[in-house]
Amino acid sequence: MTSDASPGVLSARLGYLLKHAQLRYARASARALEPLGLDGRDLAVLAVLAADVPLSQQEAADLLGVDRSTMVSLVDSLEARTLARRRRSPADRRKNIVQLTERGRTLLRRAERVREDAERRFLAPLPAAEADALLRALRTLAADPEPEPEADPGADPGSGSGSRGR
Amino acid sequence: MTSDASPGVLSARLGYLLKHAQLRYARASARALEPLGLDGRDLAVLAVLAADVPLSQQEAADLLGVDRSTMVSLVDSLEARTLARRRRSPADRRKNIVQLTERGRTLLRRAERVREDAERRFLAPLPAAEADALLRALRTLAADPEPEPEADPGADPGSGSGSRGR
DNA sequence: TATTGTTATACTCTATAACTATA
DNA sequence: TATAGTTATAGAGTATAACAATA
Repeated sequence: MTSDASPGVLSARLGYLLKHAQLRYARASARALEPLGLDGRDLAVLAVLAADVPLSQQEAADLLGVDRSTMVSLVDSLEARTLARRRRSPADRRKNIVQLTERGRTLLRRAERVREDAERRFLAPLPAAEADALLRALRTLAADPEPEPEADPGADPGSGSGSRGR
Repeated sequence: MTSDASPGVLSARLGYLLKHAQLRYARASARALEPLGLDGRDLAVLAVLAADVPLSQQEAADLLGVDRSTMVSLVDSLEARTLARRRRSPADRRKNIVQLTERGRTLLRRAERVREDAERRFLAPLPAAEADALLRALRTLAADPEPEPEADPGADPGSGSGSRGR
């Protein structure tokens, strides 16, 4: 599991730092969620499914960034614990609408508190300003590359209007 | 491969942000290193092996945070490309000393420049101060939990001595 | 007995391909 | 024909266990 190793030449590398920060947080949050019988992945699925609009498996999979075949086992697992259930969409009978059960919603609320706590503890060693900057930076870096104005062939031949997307 | 998905509820979660920042960087650096026939892992191994002291496989494995059985294939792979070679340690014939070849050292130098460039490009969207803060924060978070002043022995008989690596 | 390198094996995670039912 | 869910399967990546050589 790539447990924490001595830094040395590696500690200066962005790849190493990101990977190990991620691994350390994954372990910490897994430990925190364990008493609830959840892992970080489960929690992300629950959170996505808690959206006000009911989602199909495919839609949830897209939001989570996983394949629809992977989604099957994620939902299987939640359903086995009666945290969510499938129902055939009446509008389009190919689709499974996945909804949280009352139990799922309750557990989600508890788990979110646990997660927030785990995040706080994980970031505790950082000065407040640094923690803020970290989160801001990660939001930028985790997001897609900005579409980049993209000069239209034929149109807008000169200076880009600079309208930022999204 | 958990390709970039829509943010939504997930974009506020530290776990999501760390994971996706890491994934995006891993892809970017892999792309940059590809023309050299290396991936990020190869490069980390080369960098570790380039240390002034010659390392055994076990020692390199410890530095990289991988199992010694995993190290076998990493070295196999470098050796197949004549970037490194094994030699039996005369001092302890159980050990394989792994050394970079001239070719390995040359490639490492080139690859390090490529990696630095990739890091720079990856961090480019961040304001300089934010990039600095990010690196500082990651160094703190990627490292082991701070030994913590450690009160006297004789006290604290119960609470877990965390799982120590091996 | 303990350690190093090696091999074989297993486990986790996830994607791809093919199948079924719907559209 | 195309899409959603499902299943079977395969590929990374990595760890554990057992074994031989050496200490």
